[in-house]
Amino acid sequence: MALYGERGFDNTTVAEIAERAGLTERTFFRHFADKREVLFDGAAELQELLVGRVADAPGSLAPIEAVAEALDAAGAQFQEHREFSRQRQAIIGASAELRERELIKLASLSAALADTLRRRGVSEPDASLTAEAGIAVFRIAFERWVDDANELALPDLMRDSLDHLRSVTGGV
Amino acid sequence: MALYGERGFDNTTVAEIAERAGLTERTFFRHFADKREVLFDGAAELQELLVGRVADAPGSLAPIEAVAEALDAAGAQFQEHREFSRQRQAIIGASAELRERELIKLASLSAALADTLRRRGVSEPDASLTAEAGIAVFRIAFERWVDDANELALPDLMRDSLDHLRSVTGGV
DNA sequence: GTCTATAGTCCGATAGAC
DNA sequence: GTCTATCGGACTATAGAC
Repeated sequence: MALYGERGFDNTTVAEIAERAGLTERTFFRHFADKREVLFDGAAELQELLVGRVADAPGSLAPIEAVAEALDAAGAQFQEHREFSRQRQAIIGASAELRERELIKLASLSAALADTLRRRGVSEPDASLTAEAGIAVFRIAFERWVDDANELALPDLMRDSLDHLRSVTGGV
Repeated sequence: MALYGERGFDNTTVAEIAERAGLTERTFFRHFADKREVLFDGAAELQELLVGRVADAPGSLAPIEAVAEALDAAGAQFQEHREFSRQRQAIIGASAELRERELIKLASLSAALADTLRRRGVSEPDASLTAEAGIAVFRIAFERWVDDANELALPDLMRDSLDHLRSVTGGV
């Protein structure tokens, strides 16, 4: 992250990363499938957290409420590492390749959520749509959280964004 | 598309594509930024269609209704090229790299829609959330359309998916 | 069109941890 | 004795500079 931050993603070579880490280029590629992947190490943990929360939510909760609860927990996690998140997001935002990688991580998250919802008995297309809605809320709230001058906490922004989504899609 | 379909995206070299097209490798890269881009040539037209429809929709329509109207028009376009869409989607689905590229095209579409909505006077975060909701509906409907054994028309699937999104997010 | 840097793969060898 | 991490060299393809 230091190197990507200093000189930009494109202008950093894997050889340089390996050198600073005291490894060889080949070892880097043993750990990370490609040059981008090193920035998305935490993705699995986030997915576990979200999926676990949705799976463990009381059966009485509506699917979107279970997802909202999970987003709240994830928001609280991120909230503790605001400066780190900002730096990381600045690096990702500056590179089209990195934005692509981020999107596919979020898509995989959405697929995992949809799967969990189906296990809770939600049928298609509702499971996928609920998951996509949840990820959209996550994305927008996260954007507001890192971009903004405002100092609202991420969990609050998650709840607010979901409320706005409800309002713009219009009622049942 | 023929080569990617025959041997897969990874096993096709740009040299082979250029040869079959009667060009040199360098000429390929003059037209397409990278090996993936050649499959996303129509993205700009789709974006124009959607943005144009939303911009021209009667001011009386709610934002989500303007988007729904645009999705309907886009659905009708695709409906005429179902077999082509199926083949293309099979190729994209088989490659992680191509899925990444598809996602960033959809994200750019979402950003363009949000921008158009803001010009209609919709404020944030509503503009972005409405756009994201529209793209989610598009994605899910498209998936159902190409995957399914069912022979529903894409515009119908678009409307149905939006109805389901409304129902899962719950009313205002 | 030519030239070149860099990403990423394949083969194999070595060495420490448990 | 198996597992896993490191390293080396040679190689191909993508993609950028000019």
